[in-house]
Amino acid sequence: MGNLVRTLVKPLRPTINDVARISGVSKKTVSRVINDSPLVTDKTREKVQAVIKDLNFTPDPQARALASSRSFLLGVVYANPNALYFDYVQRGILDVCRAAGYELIAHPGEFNDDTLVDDVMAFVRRLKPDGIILLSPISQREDLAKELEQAGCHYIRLVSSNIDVSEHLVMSHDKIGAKKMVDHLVALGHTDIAFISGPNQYISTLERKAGYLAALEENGLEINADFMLEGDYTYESGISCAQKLFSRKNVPTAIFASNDEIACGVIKEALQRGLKVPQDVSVAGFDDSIIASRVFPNLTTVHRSADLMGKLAAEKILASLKTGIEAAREIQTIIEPELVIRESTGIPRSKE
Amino acid sequence: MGNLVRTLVKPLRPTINDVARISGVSKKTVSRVINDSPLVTDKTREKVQAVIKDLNFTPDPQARALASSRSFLLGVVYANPNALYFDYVQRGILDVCRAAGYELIAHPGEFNDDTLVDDVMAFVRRLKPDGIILLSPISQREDLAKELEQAGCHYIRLVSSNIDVSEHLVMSHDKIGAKKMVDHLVALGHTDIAFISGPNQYISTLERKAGYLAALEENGLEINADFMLEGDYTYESGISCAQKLFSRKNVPTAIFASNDEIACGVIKEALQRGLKVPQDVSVAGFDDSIIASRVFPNLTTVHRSADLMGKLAAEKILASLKTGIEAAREIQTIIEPELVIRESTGIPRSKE
DNA sequence: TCATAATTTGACACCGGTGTCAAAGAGCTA
DNA sequence: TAGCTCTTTGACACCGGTGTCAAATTATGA
Repeated sequence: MGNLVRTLVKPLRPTINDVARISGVSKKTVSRVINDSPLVTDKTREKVQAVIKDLNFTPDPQARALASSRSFLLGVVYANPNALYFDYVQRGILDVCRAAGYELIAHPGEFNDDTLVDDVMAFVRRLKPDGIILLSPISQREDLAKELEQAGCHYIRLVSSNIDVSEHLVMSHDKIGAKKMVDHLVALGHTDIAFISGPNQYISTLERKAGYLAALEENGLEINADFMLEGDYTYESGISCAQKLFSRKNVPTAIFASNDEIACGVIKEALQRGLKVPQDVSVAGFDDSIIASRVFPNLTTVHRSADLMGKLAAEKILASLKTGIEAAREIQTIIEPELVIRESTGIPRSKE
Repeated sequence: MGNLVRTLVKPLRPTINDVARISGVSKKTVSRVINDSPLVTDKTREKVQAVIKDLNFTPDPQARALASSRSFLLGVVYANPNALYFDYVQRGILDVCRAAGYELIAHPGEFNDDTLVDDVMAFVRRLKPDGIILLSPISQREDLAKELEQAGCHYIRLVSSNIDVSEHLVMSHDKIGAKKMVDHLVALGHTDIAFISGPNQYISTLERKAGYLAALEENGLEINADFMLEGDYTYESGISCAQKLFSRKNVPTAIFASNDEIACGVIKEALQRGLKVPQDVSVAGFDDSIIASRVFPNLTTVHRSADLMGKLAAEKILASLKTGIEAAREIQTIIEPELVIRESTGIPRSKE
């Protein structure tokens, strides 16, 4: 009776049996056609494909998942301080997924959570995704990567440093990005450049700081410990760090914040004190999140193409599934961030 | 051989057969326990549950999907102008999903696309989600809703107006939200209040405009056609509309933008012209997106709890699946937006 | 106490595909 | 054309659950 109702409501979709019957071959042959097996003659293939097209048949992913070891599902594990990053990455992944007949399942987690590994592994065991994409900062967790490796689950880590082999990595070269920004500030004439970092537990923080230090050194500028503060990637931390910097005798002429949120806090505090940006102080961010082009003045920042990272990650997984790990290795692994110069950085007063 | 490898790599998870064998009952009885069937004695249930716990058994969603008509999947269809909205809604849905053992699958689409309906229906036929949540503005599409209804797929529409029965609706009462904002501006002493709307094809636009007009009328203020402009929910449209408003002889003392993006554009243009916000002109937004608390000055806006909407939508679907449509009807349908007063609105010059 | 009804359980087919392996067909040689 | 190999195809069991319906058990009533 449940069956009757269903039949009335949804026009039942064709199954592999229908295709087999109508085209006069066996289920198995149809299955071979669906899966692009070379073990079918062109004649048979064409005949079957015509019927498939005619019936508008699509194989049931759940049934395939049950019968084979593939699930046609990709998992994304994220724990995001920054919602937009996740969204961009997701779009990049989806573009690739959908074209290949894969679906994406989002799984949120907490970076500092002890149960993260168990939680993700339970998710993997339940859904059996064909691959898992780990977003930053969760991608840093070595324990999780190791566990996924052992479970035979192909994973990709989106991260800012070279922490894994290329078939498991899509890396945004944050160090270079940070260096570009400092070079830009130096080129404008700044010598007193402060840096507000994120929490030291994040690899991205370390890389950006390394880029800052490398640029200072390369440009022959002194490193001033008073100019290096630790924020936590929030707007509020930007405000409080800016308060410290502005209340000292020796005020920097440029402040490089390690993300846009912090930079917004710095701008807010500067304007609050009647300082003009960039005339009195230049402010730069990192991420090129949407707020960068919405604040006043528009923020000079570093752009990382998050959707491209998602796209590459999905491509790596699909390539390794289809062709093998070697194919995954050959797909681009490193993204170089780019400078986006807007209004918040300029020539310091002393040089005008 | 494939099997051998798999066995070596992943410790194979327990199946319902294992549970049955060990607890000395049939598969079917285990199935009943899993599904909370009342047709099991307490004694049997306890015995089986002990084994389930012991083996750490979880039923395979794909197998269940194949055998039954449920898939334990929830679909979300979005086409988002505003990435954050999607993210918030998604979080709300996920909270509910995960607790109930459901997974969420995100499906992006285009609002104005002719192929939207076919595309979504193909998705539904392929994945057989137990429910579909349509985010605004896709939720407006009557053709899609009708098709889903006919396919027997339970859907929920997240939207700003009362366009469907309560088991299919989670509504943010944007009209009331807009009215609250205008009331606030009037209370501050403003009488010349401009309104920048979104595109007229969106229901949200119509509702917000209706709230604006209702508030003017209720407060005995005249409606000035010059003060009503059409934007398109983008930052750029905020700038261009503001340019028009500021270059007229009769400049409004307050500008109510129908989303935060537009409001940011207005602020940008005001500051550009040397106007102070809110001293020279008050600016208000709608959405309370993240940029509202990042711009300078912080934006007074209307907050809609997108994550709550997602949560309610998921709860409605699960309720109707588990208990029936009546249960879904009883879950809260309407969300009333709230005013968030920050720095961008104030007393007009004339009243100081 | 036994017949009967109500409750609980299980045997078995089935969901829609895939893996295995044997059978059928095609191509080649002698 | 028989005999052989290589290619293509299909029969059948199986993946891990659920639906159906009959069998077994327990409760009820006369």
